[in-house]
Amino acid sequence: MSKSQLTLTPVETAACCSPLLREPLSWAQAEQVMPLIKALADPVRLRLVSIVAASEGGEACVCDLNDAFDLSQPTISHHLKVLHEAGLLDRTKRGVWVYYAVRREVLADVAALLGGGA
Amino acid sequence: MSKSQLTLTPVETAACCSPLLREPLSWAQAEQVMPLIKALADPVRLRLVSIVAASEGGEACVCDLNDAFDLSQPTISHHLKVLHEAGLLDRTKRGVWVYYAVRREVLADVAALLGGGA
DNA sequence: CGCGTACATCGATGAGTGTCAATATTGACC
DNA sequence: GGTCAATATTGACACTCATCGATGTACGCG
Repeated sequence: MSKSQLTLTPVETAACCSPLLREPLSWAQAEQVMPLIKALADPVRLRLVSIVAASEGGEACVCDLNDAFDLSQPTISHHLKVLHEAGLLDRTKRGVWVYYAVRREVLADVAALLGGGA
Repeated sequence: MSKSQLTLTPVETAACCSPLLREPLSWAQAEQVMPLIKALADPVRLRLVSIVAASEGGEACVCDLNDAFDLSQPTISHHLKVLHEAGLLDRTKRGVWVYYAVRREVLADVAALLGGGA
């Protein structure tokens, strides 16, 4: 239940310019992107995404991420869960370690929706 | 005090590809964009931006915006204030009416930070 | 001046959420 | 099996925030 709830890709991204700027967003459309934008609307989570994306191989294990913040381990774990459930982060378990990777397509979709072409 | 607190334009947007995806965002950088992303992290506000942008002349008066939602007038006024103070909406008073317009450059900056090139 | 309309501000309230300490789960290793 | 390290989950608390009704301000008009 964490595959992808991104149904905005087919229509929105296909539109030539800027979806959000050309025609009024419906309530349903707005509700659909909210999990993504809300997930990014936190300094810790935004940095988590950035750190993970900029890591070697595009993935990072939780242990490394914990060290990057002055926050407790459960807090980081919670933020990663939010990002994962929003569909922004992929989760892979290797041995005792868990690696997260950024779904760049999803992030690109959000960006396209906001600023699109213009 | 509502000109532009967007100092991420000079450096970030100038970078070739995707700012957030190439190198780890600093805490200061993350804190700087947060007002913008947080402002967009609400279905009502996201739709407000969209409706305003898609309106004739790129602006809309509050009276029109009020009719577009099943919310009280103070609530809409509050959301518009948030968007305005975040720097996303311009505010112009003409007679008794107040018109809001989207600062597309600001929105484009946020989009560029997120999805950038890749 | 007085009245009505358009919009903003204030105060209160209920829902949501970021954070932590404590505890549970999972896997590696001896 | 027992123990330790890496993550996740739980429960609680403080704080933020979306929303409303009531009230305030500003402007146009007769």
